[in-house]
Amino acid sequence: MTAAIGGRRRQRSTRQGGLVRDQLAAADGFRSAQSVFSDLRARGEVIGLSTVYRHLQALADDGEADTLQTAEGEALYRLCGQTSHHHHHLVCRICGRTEEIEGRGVEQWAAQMAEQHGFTDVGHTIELLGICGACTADGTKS
Amino acid sequence: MTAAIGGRRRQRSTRQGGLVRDQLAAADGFRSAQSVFSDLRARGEVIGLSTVYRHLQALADDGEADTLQTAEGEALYRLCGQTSHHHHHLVCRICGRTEEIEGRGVEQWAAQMAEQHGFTDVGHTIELLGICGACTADGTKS
DNA sequence: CGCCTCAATGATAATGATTACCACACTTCG
DNA sequence: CGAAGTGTGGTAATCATTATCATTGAGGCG
Repeated sequence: MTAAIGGRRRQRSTRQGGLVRDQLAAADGFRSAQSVFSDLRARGEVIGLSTVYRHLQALADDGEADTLQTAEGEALYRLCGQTSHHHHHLVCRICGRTEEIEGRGVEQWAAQMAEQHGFTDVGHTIELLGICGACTADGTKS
Repeated sequence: MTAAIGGRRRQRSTRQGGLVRDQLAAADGFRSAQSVFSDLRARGEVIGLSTVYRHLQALADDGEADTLQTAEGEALYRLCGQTSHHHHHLVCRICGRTEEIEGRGVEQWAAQMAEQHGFTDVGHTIELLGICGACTADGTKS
């Protein structure tokens, strides 16, 4: 397998693929598939919902995008592959602003817990949801 | 803490409510609403899907049950209220066995990260998914 | 340059979990 | 006993996501 040759992609590069990627790149925070789709359509682009889902998943599979799920079960995507190292997110639950944070300590804690309980092959889901400074200021008066 | 006058609940206690609670109590790990429902039905109990969802959510609201979501967007519930302090879970992705773990360090880390980025009112979602000792042994030969 | 092959696309139907609705049963109280 | 109201549960509706499948466009080859 000539697998990991540079940026070689196994699939053809298409206009739609670029659109989805661009749309993600343009956003600061996480975007839902549905919102990416409707935004693209709103901009007059011609693209199908299926295609958006397809590319979003492809990006996630390639590790170029991170995903997380809202409490309502909606999947959110974000381009993060640039920083190739493992990291987590601190997301504003109001404006959606997302900060990337490191979790050295957490990784260790997770590994330790796993070992302590005899678990192997342990992965973790860690997301922090809060309200960012700007939004806190806004909401103060309410 | 005789506060709430024993087990006083604001709603009537019904047979179905007990069934759902029992079914959850009987399980070691997290259960999906659908599975609780079909198990109950399989045992010959007469109960509606709506009712199962209702009670599951009620338990979650009362803080008597914890919830988490699978990657496929399915909600899972587990009775955990007994241990009233905040904790996290280490779940076996094969057999579903669940260990409750403490996260002193993690809580601190989360709070610290939040402060560092000017976020307030920060909550976190932390779940560890792995393979427990028993299942590791089973899968060794594969 | 035109053709051929096949991945990519996209409209639509299907799926699956969850919720909304609503008529009916059972409790409780007067 | 009857009124009033909560809880129930079947069914339809919702919503995100996935599968289906005929059509389109990309690229390589002759």
